[in-house]
Amino acid sequence: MRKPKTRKNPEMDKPARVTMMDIAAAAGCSQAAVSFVLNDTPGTRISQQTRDRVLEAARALGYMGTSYTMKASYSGLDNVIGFAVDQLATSPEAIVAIEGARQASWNTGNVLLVTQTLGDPVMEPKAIKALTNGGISALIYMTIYTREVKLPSYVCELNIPTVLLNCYTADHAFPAVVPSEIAGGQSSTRHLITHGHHRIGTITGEIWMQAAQDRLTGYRRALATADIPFDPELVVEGDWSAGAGYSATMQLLALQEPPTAIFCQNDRTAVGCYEALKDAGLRIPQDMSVVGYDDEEISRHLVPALTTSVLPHLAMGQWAIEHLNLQTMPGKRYPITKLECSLVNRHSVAAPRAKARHIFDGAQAPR
Amino acid sequence: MRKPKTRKNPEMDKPARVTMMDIAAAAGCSQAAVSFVLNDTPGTRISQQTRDRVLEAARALGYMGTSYTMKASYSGLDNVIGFAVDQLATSPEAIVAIEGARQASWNTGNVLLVTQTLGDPVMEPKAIKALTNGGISALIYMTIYTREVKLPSYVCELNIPTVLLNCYTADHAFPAVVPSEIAGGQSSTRHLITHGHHRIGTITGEIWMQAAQDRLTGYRRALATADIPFDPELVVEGDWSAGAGYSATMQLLALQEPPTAIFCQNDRTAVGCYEALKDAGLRIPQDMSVVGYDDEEISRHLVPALTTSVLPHLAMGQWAIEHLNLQTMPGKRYPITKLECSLVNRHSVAAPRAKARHIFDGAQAPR
DNA sequence: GATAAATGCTAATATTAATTACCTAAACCG
DNA sequence: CGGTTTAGGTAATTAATATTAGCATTTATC
Repeated sequence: MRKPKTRKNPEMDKPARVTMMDIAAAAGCSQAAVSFVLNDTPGTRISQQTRDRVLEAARALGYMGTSYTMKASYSGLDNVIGFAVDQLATSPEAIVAIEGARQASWNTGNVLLVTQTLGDPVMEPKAIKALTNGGISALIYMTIYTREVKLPSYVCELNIPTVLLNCYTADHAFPAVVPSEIAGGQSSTRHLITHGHHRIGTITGEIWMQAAQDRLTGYRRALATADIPFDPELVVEGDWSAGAGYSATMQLLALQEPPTAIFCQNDRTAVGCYEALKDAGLRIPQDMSVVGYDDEEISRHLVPALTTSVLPHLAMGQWAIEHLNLQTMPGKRYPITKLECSLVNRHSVAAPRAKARHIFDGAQAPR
Repeated sequence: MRKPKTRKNPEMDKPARVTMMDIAAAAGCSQAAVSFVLNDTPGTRISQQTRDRVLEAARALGYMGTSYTMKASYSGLDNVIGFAVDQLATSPEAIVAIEGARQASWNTGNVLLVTQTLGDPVMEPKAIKALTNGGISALIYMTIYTREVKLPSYVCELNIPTVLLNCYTADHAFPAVVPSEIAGGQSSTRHLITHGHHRIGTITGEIWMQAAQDRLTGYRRALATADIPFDPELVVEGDWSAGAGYSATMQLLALQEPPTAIFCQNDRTAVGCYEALKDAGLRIPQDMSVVGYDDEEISRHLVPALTTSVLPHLAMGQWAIEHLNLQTMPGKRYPITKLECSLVNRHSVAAPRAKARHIFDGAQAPR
């Protein structure tokens, strides 16, 4: 609409707006059919094939409706960025990521619009649609648990820059950012190793979850790097809960050669671990070092304060905004970006007691 | 669009879509002028008056653009409710209120769209505009601190049902819901009184804040109800922080007749209070009973767990949704609804020690 | 295997919106 | 005071979209 001048030179019309005619030509049907499909006009019969071809063409050509509505939508408004997350209330990470995204977008005068999907197959499309109604210029799609997602087709059809936060698709069709859990598990374990620990237990989360596997992988890598042999006895499967942390710790303490440090793969597990150690009459960190993961609120209030790793959700939110303008080329593939979980050093780690190490060393021989 | 049949019977056209012609007629200008205004077409000259008249008429008539864009937008979509809050990340209350609102709206198939305003005069209008662009059917306007707000004119002009959450306007032009802080302060204090305490200290927040004043008022009312005289010595002004809680507690302990119980007007203050009591060698609740306020995460992790009052943000969120359909009649006035802060009983309150009470009773006489 | 009914679509047409090309009255101006 | 700007529009035109009517096909139906 800016400079169409369609009248003057019929040869020059190419760069004008995309119309239903163009879509019709591309999809091999009539303008009317396009109108039916795009409006979902009730009472008309269009085959799924044609419907798909039209939507496909509309997306490919970047159809944008009448210019009025779009222009008016944007008037006096910078860009609006949509942020869809499956859960908002269950954990603070979503909030932190949103805050990071907000900060980054604020800087460029963009506004963030947030909605929850709850992974509900009925509500999610509605939520996304509500988001796109106002004409968002980009979408961030976040999940609360790190995992692979299958992006619903209506998200792909949006034809706007999209970034995945804390999740990724198998086809790598969108830029994605997740925490570097492997590196996190590795640095947590290395932290213990550099404090002189050689026998380090770990309590995992539910092992089918990506995060649990990755943290365990990091644990093994750190061990391998330090040439400490991996002992399966020292790995106890938990389920992220304090209760599991308690019994897992008891299990580790019952070992013939108990560890001198425990890497709890989340903070709640560490809470249970603290309880168990207290009940066993062991002091932290003198008798047993503990590290957690996630840097939940509670980790600061435990006594002694828990050394743990912060999930980089703030940085992930910022990253997402900053990488929005990487155009989503159809067919292009993006690597998954991983952001570091940095260790925050508090008071739950110390060198193993000389005595304990002595006993341990001595125990080696008789065996 | 559903049943326009504009052709058949020219008399029956009334319920058809609102077009630019209608707006032009209402505004007393041409369709072209309407187009210019609505599109903000550059290079055209329209007086501010005409511009206003057009916008006014467009709003009044509920102009919705070409049907393509809107129909497609709305298809398969129930109502969308906008939720504007000044801050999302600083405290968990906003999240809780959103969760309440989400639950309530989910039930009726509505979708919630959330945005942050940060009270920023530049961004707030943009954020609200982003919200309304998609055609929200109602708005919830929340502040993180309970306070009076002046609703910006663009909110009033939205002409959609609006509810204020945790804030209110002086003119009572919108339904509003806030926590009943007075009742909360009263029941906290009464809780201590029913446990046998007569000499109850309180540590306030920053006293210029509504919440601090109300909680103090509740404290005085509970005292009055129980015929306990108010002693200004027992009221120490804090600032919601743990640090202030610590020194305020010390101040209370230094009193000639120290209290047997302390009502900390928020949980963080109580954290400082716990510290101070520990340092003074006093046990909770045997030597001193403590109640907090807000039911923050930390209150559950303190030892002993803190008896405190939950802010009813979940209920407030639900209330807001449920009271959205109370039409906003121009000129109508709505009372401010207050929702109860219920006390959650944990382990920081006990009866005053017989000995302490004895000393106290004895001390009365000599005075 | 003829007939009816439904499907899938298009041509033609109606409606709506955007744009160009003026027009008019007041303000300006030497 | 006559000419020239210019703000503030309108009418007419054109582009784009929505809708109606119907036309081939295919798919039951008897």
